[in-house]
This record gives sequence, structure tokens and C-alpha cells, in this order.
Amino acid sequence: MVKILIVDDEPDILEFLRYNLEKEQFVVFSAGDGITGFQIAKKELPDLIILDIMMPKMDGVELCRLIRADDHLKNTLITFLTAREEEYSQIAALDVGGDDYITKPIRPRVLISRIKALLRRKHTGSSEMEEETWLEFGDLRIDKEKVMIIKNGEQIDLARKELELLMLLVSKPGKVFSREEIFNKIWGNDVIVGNRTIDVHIRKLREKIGDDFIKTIKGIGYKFDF
Amino acid sequence: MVKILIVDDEPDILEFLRYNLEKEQFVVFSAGDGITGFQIAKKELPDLIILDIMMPKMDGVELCRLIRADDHLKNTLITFLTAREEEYSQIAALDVGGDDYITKPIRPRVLISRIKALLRRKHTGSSEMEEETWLEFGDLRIDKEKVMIIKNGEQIDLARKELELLMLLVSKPGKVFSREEIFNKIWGNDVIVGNRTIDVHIRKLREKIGDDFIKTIKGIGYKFDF
DNA sequence: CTTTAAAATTAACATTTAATTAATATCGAT
DNA sequence: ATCGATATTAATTAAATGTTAATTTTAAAG
Repeated sequence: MVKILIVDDEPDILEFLRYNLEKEQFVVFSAGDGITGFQIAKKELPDLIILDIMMPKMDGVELCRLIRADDHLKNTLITFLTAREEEYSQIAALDVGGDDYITKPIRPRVLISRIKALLRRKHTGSSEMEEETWLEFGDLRIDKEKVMIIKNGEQIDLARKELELLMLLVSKPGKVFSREEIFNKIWGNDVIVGNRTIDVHIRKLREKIGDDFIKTIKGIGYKFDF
Repeated sequence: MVKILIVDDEPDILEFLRYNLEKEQFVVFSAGDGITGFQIAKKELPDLIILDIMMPKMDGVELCRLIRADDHLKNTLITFLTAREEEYSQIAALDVGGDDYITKPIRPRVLISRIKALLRRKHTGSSEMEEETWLEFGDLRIDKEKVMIIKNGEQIDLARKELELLMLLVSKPGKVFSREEIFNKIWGNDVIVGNRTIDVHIRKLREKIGDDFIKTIKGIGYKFDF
């Protein structure tokens, strides 16, 4: 038995989806807004959640974040519904942890075939399902595998030294790294650089990811803190 | 053993296809016109039929109708051959029950990979053309299955390395691929090429698909970005 | 088997950007 | 307030990438 939850504020769409999905023997739950959707999701633990992106109260992207943050739900499949025009949102949607998206207008056959493909993929653990190896600190996500830093859903590009520095600090959150330690790990024992170099890199990092993550412990060093 | 029937009035093409298909261990039959083609099809029951659309006596679309109406043949895979210009025919061809179409000029690699994809799909019982296996990024469409890149509605030809490079980057949009990673995946560990080679390929790709899709992260690598 | 065209690679040079330095300002403990 | 440390900014240097054209390699066609 495969359970599917639909979250959309338009009753027509809800109705349409329910009809088509039940015809395929799926067990369907539905909600008209994100908050209700989340409650139902927690209770029913569906296999797949179909989320409209544009919704009042809580939009699909936001709800997706919630779901991904929930221990019981984080492996649930999520498909977004999006109007064909707002393609920009596709990226954000997948960034935020969606597994697929379907553009309106919805074609029943397409819908069904994609849902089945998704379920199949999850079952067989196929390659498209990426192993999610990222770290999250509030609105900051660090995906080591992909070398992606995402802040508030937006991707940030770091230069090499900035990235190395951030990775070092993040490797042991809370630990204070002395300047000497940082020099040794990032520049190596033999390279000699001026003593303001680290400060400048720290500054650029703070500029890009926000001031709150890296703390200065005067006289000792720096630490990543959350 | 996979049997393939080719129906085309041009002997050159027949020859060309036969050569390439036999090299891949397919058993090949051929016919120079629709009527002969149909007779052979009924006798040999091939797994796949490749049909030229433009033919004297009976055109490919007509023959396709016949095949689809025949009890023994109606589940046979059909691929149309079409000149690039006459796109109108693609619609008719798929409407009439074709499974795929290939545009001339025929690139052997593309031909083989698409045929294999078709056969694979049939085998795994996956749905037909409904499953949207393409990616869209603004005005750029990348159809992995068909190995087609379409920009502003026009098909773009990429050289092999360009294609491999694009596919690699596109396989994980947003992920930064280091030069080393790219070398390993596209050239292999043992091949050694100069260090400007990637740049040149990247440049050619950008020239063809537009500058905005591939982003350089200096010191780290490249990523497909949208 | 040769010819030819296209693709891939290399090489030389230009350009861009990151990394570093240098100069100056600010902070925080005593 | 003072001193040693860190922050900030802009200027400089060094490194990586971009670009173009020439050369080599590969694959298609005769």
C-alpha cells in the first residue's frame, strides 16, 4: 500500500489529483495548506508528498524544509507542483530537498508515470537518489560532496582558501582553532604568509555566509559556532 | 538475439545502418520499400523496426499504421527516420504510434545509444514517451535519453567530448566538479592531456549553449548553474 | 588505402580573479 | 587611556582561467 499526501490550496487540483491517484490504487490524503499538510504528514507518514509551491500561509518550499528537518519524514519523497512559468522556483525547490517537480497543467499519464518512477527509484536505491551528506546550521547548508554552500536557499560561491578555511572550522564545530593550527593545515608548514592573511580570509567568509557563524576568541583563535 | 528491420528507399542509408547495427551484434533485415518491409516484418517478427518517413509507394507513417494494426506486430518498437527540416512529420509519426524518431544526418553513436535505450525501456516495462526524461533550463533543453540538446527550439550538435562534459556537469546541477574529477571521468586516470584542454572544451560548450550555464569557480572547478 | 573534414589537443599569450600585503582603524582587557 | 590583538580597506602580486590559432589525431568517405 502506497500512501500519498497532496498539499494544495486549490480544491479543484486536489480533487483532480485524488481521482487520478486513487484510480491507480494509491491511498490518498490531502490538505489545503502547509500547516495542515505537515500535521497529516507526521501522523500518516506517507511514501510521497505532492506539494504545490505557491500556497498561502506556508508555501511548498517552506513546508519541504520542515519535512526534511523532521526525523520521521526526512526520507519521504517530495514532488513539487509548479506553474510552468515560474521555472526559477524549480531550482530552489530541488535545492531545498525536493525529489522531483511536475509542471502544471498536469497531464494524468505523466503524473502517474513520474510518480511510479520515483517510487521505483526509491525502492531500488537507484543512483539518482543522492546520498544526502550535508550539514545544516540554521539557514546555512554545507554539502561537502557537491562543494555547495547554500544560504537561505541561495547558492554561495566560495574561493578556494575560503572554502578550505570554512571546511576546517566546520570539521569540529565549537572547537577553537589557533592561528598556528590554521596556518599549518591550510598553508602547510613551509609556506610563509603575512600575519593579516587569515583575518582577511575570515572577513571574506563572514561577508559571504554571515557574521554569526565564525567567532573570534581573542588571543586564541577562531571557532565555528552555532 | 535482437532483430532489427530497416525500411528505407536509399541503399546508402540501408548499407550504413546495417553496418553500424551489425557491429553491435544486432541481426539486421532490410527492405527498400514499405510493402516489402511489411512482408519481412510479418515473417521475421523483429524487435525493432526503423522506418524512413519519406518513401515512394508507401511512406513510413502509412506502414506504421499497418504494423500497429497487425496483431503479431503491434507491440514491435518503431523508430522513424526523418530529415531534420521536416519536423512537422515528427508529430504525425509519434501520433501514429511511433516509439521514437531519429533525425538525419544519422550519427552512429547516437543511433546505437537510442536504440539500446528503447530496447531497455521496453524490457523494463517502463512507459513510452510519457516519461519526461529531459531537463529544462530556460531556453535550453537536454534530453538525456535521446542525446539531444535543444536551444531556442533548435537542435545543437555537440562533439563527443563536449557532450560528455555537458552531461557530466548536468548530472548534478549546482555541484562543482573539480578539474581532476572532470579529467578522471571523461579522460580516465591514465590519459594525460595538457592543462588547457578542459578550458578549451568549456569555451566551445559555452559558445554553443550560451555563456550563462557553466560557471567557473576559480581554484575549485566548474559547475552547471541556472 | 588515401583523402578529407571534423574534433581534440597543444601552445602562446591575454585576461580575470583570488590571495596576499600594506596601511590604517577598531576593539577589549587591564 | 594604553597596548596588543584583530578588523577593515584598498592596492599589489600571483595564480588560474580565457582565448585564439596552429597542430595533431580521429573518423568518415571515396
